[in-house]
Amino acid sequence: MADLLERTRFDPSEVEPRIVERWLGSGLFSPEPEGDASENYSIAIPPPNVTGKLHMGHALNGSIQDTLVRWHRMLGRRTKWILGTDHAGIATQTQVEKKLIAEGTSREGIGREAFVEQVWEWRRQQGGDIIEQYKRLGASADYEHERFTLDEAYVRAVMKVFVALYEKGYVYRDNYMVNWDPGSHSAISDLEVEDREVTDTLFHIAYPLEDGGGEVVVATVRPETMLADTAIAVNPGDERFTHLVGRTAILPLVGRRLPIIADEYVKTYFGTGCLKITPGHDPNDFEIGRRHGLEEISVIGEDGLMTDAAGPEYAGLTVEDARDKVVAALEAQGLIRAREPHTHEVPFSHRSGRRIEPLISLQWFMRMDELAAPAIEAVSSGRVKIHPSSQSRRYMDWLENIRPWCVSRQLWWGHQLPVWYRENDTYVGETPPEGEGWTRDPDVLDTWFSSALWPFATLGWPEDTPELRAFYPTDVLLTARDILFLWVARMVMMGIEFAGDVPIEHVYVHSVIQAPDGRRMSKSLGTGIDPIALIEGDGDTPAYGADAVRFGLLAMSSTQDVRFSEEKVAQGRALANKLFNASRFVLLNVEAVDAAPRVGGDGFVEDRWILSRLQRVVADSHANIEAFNFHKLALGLYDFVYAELCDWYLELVKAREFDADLSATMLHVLRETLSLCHPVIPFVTEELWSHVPGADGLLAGGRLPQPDESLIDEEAERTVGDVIAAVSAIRAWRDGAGIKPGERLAAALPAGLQAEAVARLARLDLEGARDGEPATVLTPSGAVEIWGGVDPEEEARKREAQREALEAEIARAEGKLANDGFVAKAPEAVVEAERAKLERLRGELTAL
RNA sequence: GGGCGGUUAGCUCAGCUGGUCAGAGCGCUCGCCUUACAAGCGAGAGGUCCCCGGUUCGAACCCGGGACCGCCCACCA
Repeated sequence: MADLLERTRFDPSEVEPRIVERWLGSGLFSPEPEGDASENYSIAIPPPNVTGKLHMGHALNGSIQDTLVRWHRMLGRRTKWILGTDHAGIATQTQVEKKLIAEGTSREGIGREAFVEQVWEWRRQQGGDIIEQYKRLGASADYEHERFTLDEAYVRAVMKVFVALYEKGYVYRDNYMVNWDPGSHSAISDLEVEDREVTDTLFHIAYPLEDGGGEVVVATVRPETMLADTAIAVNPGDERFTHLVGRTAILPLVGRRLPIIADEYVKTYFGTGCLKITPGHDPNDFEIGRRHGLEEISVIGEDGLMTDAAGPEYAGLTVEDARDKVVAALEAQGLIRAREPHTHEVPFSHRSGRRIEPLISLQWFMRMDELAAPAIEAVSSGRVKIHPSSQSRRYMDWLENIRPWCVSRQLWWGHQLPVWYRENDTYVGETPPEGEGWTRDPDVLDTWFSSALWPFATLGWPEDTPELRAFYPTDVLLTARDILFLWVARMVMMGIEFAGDVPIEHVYVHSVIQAPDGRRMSKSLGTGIDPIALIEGDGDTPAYGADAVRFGLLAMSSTQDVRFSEEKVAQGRALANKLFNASRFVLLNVEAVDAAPRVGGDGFVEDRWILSRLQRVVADSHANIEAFNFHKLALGLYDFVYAELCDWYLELVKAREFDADLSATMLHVLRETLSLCHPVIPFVTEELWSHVPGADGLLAGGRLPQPDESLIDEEAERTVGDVIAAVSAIRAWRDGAGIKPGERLAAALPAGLQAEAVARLARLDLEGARDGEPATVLTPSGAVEIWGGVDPEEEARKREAQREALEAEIARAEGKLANDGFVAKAPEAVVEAERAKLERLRGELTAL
């Protein structure tokens, strides 16, 4: 206790690391796999990238999850927060490649086997960082059973799923136009593509007709792809061009004969109305090409350079150089008819930042429609509930328009496809094929393929483990919008198909924290704010502590995106400090009693009041957790601690002797408050808990107060409410009158007010000499008269102003009540409240 | 081109099923070291609740239209 006397501030950097150690040593976060999922509580973390660092998105996501996890653990449920990391194919491979390039070598230079070993080494070095950062945040996850999507057992699960899907005919190989990322040398999915606005030059190029009867002018922003043109298309209803359909144009520079075809896709109002068709390098042209049986020519290779098919003039050039050269050549022949700037959305790789190159390539696909149907049903039937519900429509829309998923990636880091080829044979199996001459497909699976198995593969599937029985399906998934399709929808599909049940009961979609200026928080923009720097302090940033960061993020959180506000974090720090000092006050003054607080009519009214108010915040908190209202939860606790516990209760109580009765109440309120706040601000509450007499063990393993309506005391709330109103009114009057706060003034209080309490908090002397004219201060309980330090003229002026204000309000209320429509149609209670208000105002006017 | 969300105090945001809902934190002003906390305490100023119509006894909240700002989806050369 001695140390508490001297610590007037809560110092998170001293306390928090110490508390983390105690938690980790307790085993509380690693429950035994007993019972079933309906009685237990589990959350699977959205696995962060293994080599990543904790960013603000993780911090918010983690703070919410930990609040829920701690809450349910303190409800007494066996609670597991499944923790682990994702191998994150492209992202991780890119990092290691950068490192190799910095070392003067490359992945091709060292070969696949050595490269993969390098990535594992990288993971060994960096892989622990983010986990340590989660610990620093206070995340009460199951660190003893950390999983990784490339763990041996996890790989087996992935292989089993792939093979099963292949055997069902859902997984197949096909030639298709894919989003080729020249940066990562891999196909990436539509979902990994982001559109950026780009201003290109739209070239109008003349293609002569073969019969010499003129020319066709087409518009394109990518003249270099003309080398792969195999047709020209016009809209069949476009009368300007119907005479051309069926004729033939000659492709400049190449000389290829291009049939002129009609296709509905062509817009008459765009460009020249004539579209060059390049099935090899444009997704739309690819579709048109398939419809019309056109040849598919590839002049751009996977390395982003022009291929031999582009002709000797161009082979080997970059796309940009080829463009310049093509334009120059066309210009020389006088075939450029116009150039105009054209601003449009162009796909870029989310990962490498390079412009996507649509290419035709042989890839593995997964048909999704069969699995989508039950995933749709899961949400429409309510077995999976998405919050807020508006997000479920987006989920539905996506699933209802689902397209095949290209699951192969041309990477080395990931789950290599369990596919082997020998001449024309293909073998797909969990183990390599028998016999000689088989070569394994070098591609790996899209990272999201393995992520989709996360909730059950982490629990030991396909084995029937106690962990699966105890913790699958999980209760809640916390995520930002961006991976609703990428991850959540696929997880629901896979869960239903392979684990026999939906993987999650509730999906809560939370906000994205933007930079303070409203831009995206991102490292590349330089707008990122490091949560760990906020916790531990860094340069200009004070060490706010993990409690403050958690509180701040919860208080900021919402279902819509919000700008980061350091003030909310500061508010969290203030709360932690306030709670620390309030607890010091209690702990340094009470007798160490172990009695229950006295409840009921004969106790002090402020004791009954605080117990009643405590019940309200307990009930509200439970409701806010149920409704995923995390900002209300955090701010509700703040209000209770500040406005009710500290500003009023502790101040009221200071006048009293700290006897056994008071000690019992204070300790009870302290214990309950610490417990209730613990899921949000676990560190300061755990630290204080260790000083509470009779509080055994860790608070993290303790129990939450439960709502109990019977402890609401309306009478005490009214009485203390009147005290608060009166004291506030008197303080305001004092301040306005320029009277020093410390100066005690003689006063007379109306009957029915808790005189001593009011006198104490408002610095009044009920026995003092009453000289001269008193000032009148209006309170809901009646007029308070105060003598001394009063300027009569000033007082008269104020009184007049008050009278006018009152009369105006009375007139308003009277007008309302005189309105027949209001009296007739408004609910009885509303009318009654208006009458009561009028009554009160008239009383106040009379008192004046 | 579709779809969704937003617009409330100087800043960041709460305001549920229309009636003490005009709020919080920060910032600002004034006054206080009132023996838990100066990272504190008390008081205060500050808002045509984006605009225009409508429904209603009553609208920040519901309906229609408009203006800005975001986000998502979509194949426009």
